[in-house]
Amino acid sequence: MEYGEERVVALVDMDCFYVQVEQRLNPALRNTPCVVAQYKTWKGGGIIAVSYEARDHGVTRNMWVDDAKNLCQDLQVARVRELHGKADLTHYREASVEVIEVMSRFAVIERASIDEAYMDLTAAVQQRLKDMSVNRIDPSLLKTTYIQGYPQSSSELEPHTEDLVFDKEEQRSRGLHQWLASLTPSSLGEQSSAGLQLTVGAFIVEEMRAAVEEQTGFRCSAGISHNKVLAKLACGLNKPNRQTILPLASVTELFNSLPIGKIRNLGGKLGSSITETLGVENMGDLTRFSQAQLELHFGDKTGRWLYDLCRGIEFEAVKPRQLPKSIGCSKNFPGKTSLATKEEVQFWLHQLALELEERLTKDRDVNGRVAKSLTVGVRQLGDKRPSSFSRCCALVRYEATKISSDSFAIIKSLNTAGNQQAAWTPPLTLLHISASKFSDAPSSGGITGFLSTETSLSQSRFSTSQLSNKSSLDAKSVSPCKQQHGTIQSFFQKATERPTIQKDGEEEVSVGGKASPAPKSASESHSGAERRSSDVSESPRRHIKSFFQKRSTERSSSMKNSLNIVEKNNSEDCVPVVSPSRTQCENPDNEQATDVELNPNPPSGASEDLLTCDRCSQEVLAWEMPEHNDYHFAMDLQKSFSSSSSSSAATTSCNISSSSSPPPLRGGVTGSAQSSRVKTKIRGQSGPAAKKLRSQGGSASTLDSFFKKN
DNA sequence: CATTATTACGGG
DNA sequence: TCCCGTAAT
Repeated sequence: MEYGEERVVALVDMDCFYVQVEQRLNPALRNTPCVVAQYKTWKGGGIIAVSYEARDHGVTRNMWVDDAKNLCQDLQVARVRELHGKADLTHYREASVEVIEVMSRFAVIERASIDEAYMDLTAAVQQRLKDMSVNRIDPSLLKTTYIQGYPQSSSELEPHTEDLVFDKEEQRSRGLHQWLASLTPSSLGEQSSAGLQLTVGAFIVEEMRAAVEEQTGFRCSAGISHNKVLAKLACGLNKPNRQTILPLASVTELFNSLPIGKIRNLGGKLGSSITETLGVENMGDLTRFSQAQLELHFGDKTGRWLYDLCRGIEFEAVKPRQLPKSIGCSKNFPGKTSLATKEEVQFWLHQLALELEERLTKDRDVNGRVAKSLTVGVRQLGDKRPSSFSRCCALVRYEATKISSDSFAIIKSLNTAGNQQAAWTPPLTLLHISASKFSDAPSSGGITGFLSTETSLSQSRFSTSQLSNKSSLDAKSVSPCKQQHGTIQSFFQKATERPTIQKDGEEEVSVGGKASPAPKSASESHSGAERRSSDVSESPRRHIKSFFQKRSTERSSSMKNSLNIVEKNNSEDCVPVVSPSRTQCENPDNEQATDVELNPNPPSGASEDLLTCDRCSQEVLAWEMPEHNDYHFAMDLQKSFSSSSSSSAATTSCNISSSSSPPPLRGGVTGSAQSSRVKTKIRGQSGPAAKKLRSQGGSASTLDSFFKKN
């Protein structure tokens, strides 16, 4: 095998995946111009997936439904489900699992996205070649395979026969036969040619794609080549429902007219900077530059990567990973809908947390792992960047109430209006929370063979919701560890099972979760059994439901309005200024919170371990303050759900970063002595041109900051 | 103002 | 390690 042809790599991409998921569900959508859209209020909703019939009409992703209907009057529109006031992609994630599981039967795969997966077929191909002593591959085994570069135009041999009159399928067949014919001669011997290996790989992919369609009903396209970049590129050459082999020998011709931006990772600023800096347009043009030149301009790593890649060579490994490395959710609040009150921020953080808890719990039950880190990010009105700020803290419990209160604690310093104000400034246009840093879940004892045995092999066969429900029930009696968790429903239902607590004659509505209004002895502080909350005949879920029935769609303005209406009596509460020394917010890693979980009985605490709650003046053990605050948070939340009065922030055991002000400006002077590396500099002026991110005037930095690896 | 919601990953 | 920015879908 030659340099750069060591592996057989494939990339499988589901054709307009979300559309197919909806079409499988609703047959009326099949074989029609249709799209999947999110929300509806604004311009009919945003399109995130488009059927090929609709593409023929010019409909594209990121287009508003209202606009798309002008291009295609009879356009069908499937809507993304909405839950907790936000788009919910669960449906597609579950469909993705179905596909991934089928594909995994053929090879180790890397989940590249919800609808894409890479696979290293090198070993599988070798195995097939060994088993089947076949020297010739029948074209009938490659019914949907295209060979890029074939048939080779023989303009010189045959002056001008009818090269263009063939329809697509005929051209495909011709190319395939020509390709197979060119293989047979020399590919027999001990060493199989790279071409034969790709061909066998394509055969495996044909089988796999057939299995995927048979088992799931979904069609896909695929690219087969020697590395990930070429496989990805090849995949897009003959869509939909087709696969393409891209032999290394066909790269030169292909790259000679392939815009640089078509290559994965070069579709953005780096690609633009290459074009500008070198004055070239196509991938093949890069072969005219030495490795040193490319490294000089774009950094060692990127330069080397480009030098090889323009010759069709790349070495990024296919990582064996089927599961996402993080689980998160986010919601935008653009323009006028930006969150401008603390209540709104808390409300939406909690909606996000509800979804996150559900997804994390299912993930733990199905995949046997737990996330240890919680990251919270926001974008502020006016900020052009995708993210204005992000911080993380320990994630110790899969519980929406705690997740949302911790999240709030992390970002509350961003509110320049002050924490005791109802207003939030500057308004937030994006909230994002995500869990990561997974590790094996503590052996969940006897989760009823059902889970432990069946899930790994065919999770998709079972509704995840079923799994969740079942495990919730079983966990209580069977699972020896951890507190009980649950779905939204059980979340609220559980609240009604617990004892009530009085609070100032106000009506009590528990929002579930834990509440520890009074200090408890260290010994019992860890018990999740005696957590208290109030009982309610009318569950808050009712309120939420009615709320979203009326104005569920999108627009936080709905929330904003409902809050404003009753936002008169704002008897602002106190500020959570816990006693000076031991505030649990000073710890950057939130070790405090972790300790609460790991060491329920801290070294005999004296009176110095007592803190006075700012809100209720009760003495609370320092290590219980987080949960105590959860209690307040729950109460506050309840209020906003029912009548919506005011509430104050909850103090939690989260790390609060120092920067309560805009992110520090970066861009130190890098002026490496020599090198004229493209310094994207200057701020402001947009354009994809090579510009330094936010580095300030003059400060230059190398472009090797752009990524890619070898 | 309003291409969303997610995900991964390199650089500093 | 954390946080920021880039890129893709």
